[in-house]
Amino acid sequence: MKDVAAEAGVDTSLVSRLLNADQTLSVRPETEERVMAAVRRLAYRPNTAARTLKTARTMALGMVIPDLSNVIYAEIARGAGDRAAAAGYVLLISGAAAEVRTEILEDRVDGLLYAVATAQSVPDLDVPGAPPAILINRRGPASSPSVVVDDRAGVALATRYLLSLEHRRIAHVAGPQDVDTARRRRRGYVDAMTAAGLDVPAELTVESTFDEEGGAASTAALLRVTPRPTAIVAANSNAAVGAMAAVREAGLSVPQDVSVVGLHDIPHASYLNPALTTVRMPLAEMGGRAVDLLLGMIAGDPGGAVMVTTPPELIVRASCGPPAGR
Amino acid sequence: MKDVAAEAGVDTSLVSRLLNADQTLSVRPETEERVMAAVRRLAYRPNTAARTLKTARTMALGMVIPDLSNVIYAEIARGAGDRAAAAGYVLLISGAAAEVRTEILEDRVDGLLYAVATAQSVPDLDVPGAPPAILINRRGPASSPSVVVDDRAGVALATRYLLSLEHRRIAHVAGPQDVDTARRRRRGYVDAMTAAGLDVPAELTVESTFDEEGGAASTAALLRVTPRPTAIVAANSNAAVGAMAAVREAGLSVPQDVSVVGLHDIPHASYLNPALTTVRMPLAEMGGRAVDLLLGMIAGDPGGAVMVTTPPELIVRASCGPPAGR
DNA sequence: CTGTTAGCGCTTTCAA
DNA sequence: TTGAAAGCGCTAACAG
Repeated sequence: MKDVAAEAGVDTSLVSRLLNADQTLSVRPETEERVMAAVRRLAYRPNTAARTLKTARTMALGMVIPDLSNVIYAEIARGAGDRAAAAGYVLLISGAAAEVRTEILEDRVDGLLYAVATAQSVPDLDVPGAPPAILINRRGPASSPSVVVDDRAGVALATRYLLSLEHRRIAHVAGPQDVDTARRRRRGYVDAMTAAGLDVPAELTVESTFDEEGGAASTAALLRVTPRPTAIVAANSNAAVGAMAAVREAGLSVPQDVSVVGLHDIPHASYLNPALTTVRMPLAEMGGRAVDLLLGMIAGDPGGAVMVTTPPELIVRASCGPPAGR
Repeated sequence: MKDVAAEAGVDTSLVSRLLNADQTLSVRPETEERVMAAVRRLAYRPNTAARTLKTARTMALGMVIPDLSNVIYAEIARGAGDRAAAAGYVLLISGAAAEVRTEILEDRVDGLLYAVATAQSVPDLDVPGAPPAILINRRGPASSPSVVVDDRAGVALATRYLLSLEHRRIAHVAGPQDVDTARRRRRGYVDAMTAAGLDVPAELTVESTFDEEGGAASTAALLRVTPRPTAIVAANSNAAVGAMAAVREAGLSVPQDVSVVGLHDIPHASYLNPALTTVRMPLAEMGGRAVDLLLGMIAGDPGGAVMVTTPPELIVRASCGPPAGR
């Protein structure tokens, strides 16, 4: 910047105010032109570290995604990244779970988004000295800041669809019940069943992890129940993929013997065999809203627990049909 | 740091050298103890921006992944992140393709990893003033720094497996041929075919994108060729998923009518119907090697074009069988 | 064994 | 309309 100032024959402070579009400044147009020309000629780019040191703002937001291989985070990150960019921030993603790395991240961002879906320990938000942080797709203790989608409505929608197909023995491959997201999904299942006047026998809900392996294992267990369930609502689509595999493994077929629905419309869904019926959730929007909330907190707002209520959307494909014998 | 120094009754420079484990320093144990106690009591954490400003090193590495929804990048990033952490660096991932954001990233890292698999324009490496950068899973012009795996060997392995099953009319769903990775994969197919003394008719290779949709479209075209191919080697596993869908769409089945192999052992592979036979590539290792190379360049090394030669591994599942009529 | 000092590149208040 | 000056928090060369 010193070079630019010298080249333009002005003081560095003028260059700085020009570059930051300082409103309270009035410059002679020719001076401004001279400075801008120097900036271009020298290909000047401000030093982020110096700016950060001076202003105490990094203009970056961090997002922690322990499970980068789960594609739904790609969509959440896309929504978050776009919103951050619109506000002049960069979104920096860290794939690490390790608390150490999170601490290192903290020093480089003005705020933190935690996308931790599994039962992993919830990070301590509101650590003194650390930047504001919020949970994405998960709620924390009390009213700690968070943004979630309406999981309950999503799973209820899936379940109602199965009910409309005349299924009555509908099972639920539930997510880990120590995670609120999984609990809300389960509640959506129970809601829809009871609203239809049906019992919700305990043996038709099996808790599992959020992955294919968990979905397969719980489904295998479910298929041993008598009378056998005719349909399965999986807590997410990876588990649904596992569920379909388990149905085949048992010598049965989807959807003739067992129908399967998954939550989250993953890219593979329409290419599976059979194509997986899913419920699409507003994931990108959740990412965007999370950034809004975080930006508000950086500005001094208290935060809060947000739910994105954009209605889930049923994507009907081939993995569901009427129950056998109908 | 000033507070810590005051609390311990020493100078800040001593605190700094203690915290950075300065070897040339000898301290009285009791003094060190006093400083460390102060650090703990005040929960002191150094200011990254100030340190960066002073040392001109961020101790961060950036990784640009335009397509975060492609799970293979999760594995590459894991390998890169672990290696970076071992060297005392944080890996910061950006999901953005936009050049603007890349520029912003440049200011925050000591080096950049570009994981751009598709035909998107190759970023300018070696921009004056910008930190060193290398390409991952892709080669650039001339001998610009890059790290790739042995795609040619991977696809050749897949093709040889099909040959060992007695297939002769083996088709290739190729990736975009303006991407070197896709070209090398294609060469692997041609290698294996010619090594077996077979012709490689042009109509049995169809160029497509690296996703499910592309795989499905090219396979549909391939199935219209007469005589129809009995097996397909897909340039990656997402395309293979699309290929299997297209085979079914044509009223045929995998592997009875058409066998399918995919490159990259994605998590879904073993849960597909049928389970997808794949070739596992050393992706995490590629990420790690990329970090090694980049770290070397940061230290002043010239860089170079690296290929990870760890042998690809065939994962046999259910999507391949002998050709019909055998 | 420990302290002094200068300065990294920028922003911002105040003065001219 | 522009410049001077202080200082953000740290490191490193040098002095004591």
